[in-house]
Amino acid sequence: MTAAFDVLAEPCRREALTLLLERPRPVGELAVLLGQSQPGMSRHLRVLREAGLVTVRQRAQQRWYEVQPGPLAEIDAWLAPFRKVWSDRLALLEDHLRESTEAHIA
Amino acid sequence: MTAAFDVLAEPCRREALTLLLERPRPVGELAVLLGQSQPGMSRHLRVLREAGLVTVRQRAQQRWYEVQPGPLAEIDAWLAPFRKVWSDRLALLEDHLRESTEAHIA
DNA sequence: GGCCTATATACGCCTTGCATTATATAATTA
DNA sequence: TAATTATATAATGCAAGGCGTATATAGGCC
Repeated sequence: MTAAFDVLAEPCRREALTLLLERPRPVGELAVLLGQSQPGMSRHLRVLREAGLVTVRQRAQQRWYEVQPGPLAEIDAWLAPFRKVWSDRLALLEDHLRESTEAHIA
Repeated sequence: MTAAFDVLAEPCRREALTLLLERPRPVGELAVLLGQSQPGMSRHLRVLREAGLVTVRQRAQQRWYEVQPGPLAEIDAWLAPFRKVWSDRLALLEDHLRESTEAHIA
């Protein structure tokens, strides 16, 4: 699980994943869109690849990267118990608001 | 949003949050449970505090830290579009499995 | 007030990771 | 095969962040 959080700590990598969510893209395109040098982009993609978050297909000289959201499930799992807490608190807040509103109306 | 991901990149901080999910705890207890030095623990808690992920209450000399899951919602939001993709793919996989099973039975 | 406990901050060291530049590899085309 | 395009890797410099040690602050107790 450490891996996924570490990988996503980098803004560029998060943005790359978001871009790849629309459609697969070659390295050069990602580099331009993210304002990264070509080597820099390749390194970020390598990290994403090793974390299993993207896969590559070679087509002519280009390598098309495709998002692979599976490993994100680990983060989702870690997040789950907290999600319960904050939704509980939201519900509680709403209850309070409703109560105070009703009290005000009454 | 960068903040939350950055903060959670540290395993100790994630574990601290998980421990605080059970109940509020003072610094010393967290330090022992996580095998951290006291100053180290204080530093991690400071980061969590500045990210709004915990709050503190002073009681005698102890400071009791309490989890505040609100900021995690940002991560949850970033994750949302990916969650859709991976659940779609899971469903697709299940469909394939069901199909092949039925084909095998037939 | 002096001492003990709990926590926070300051400083220095060391590691990690990113950016930049240069170079290697591999496919394409002339 | 030479030249061009697309990407990956290597080497270096540098900055951020974690850890350990020492010290400061602050509350509680004698």
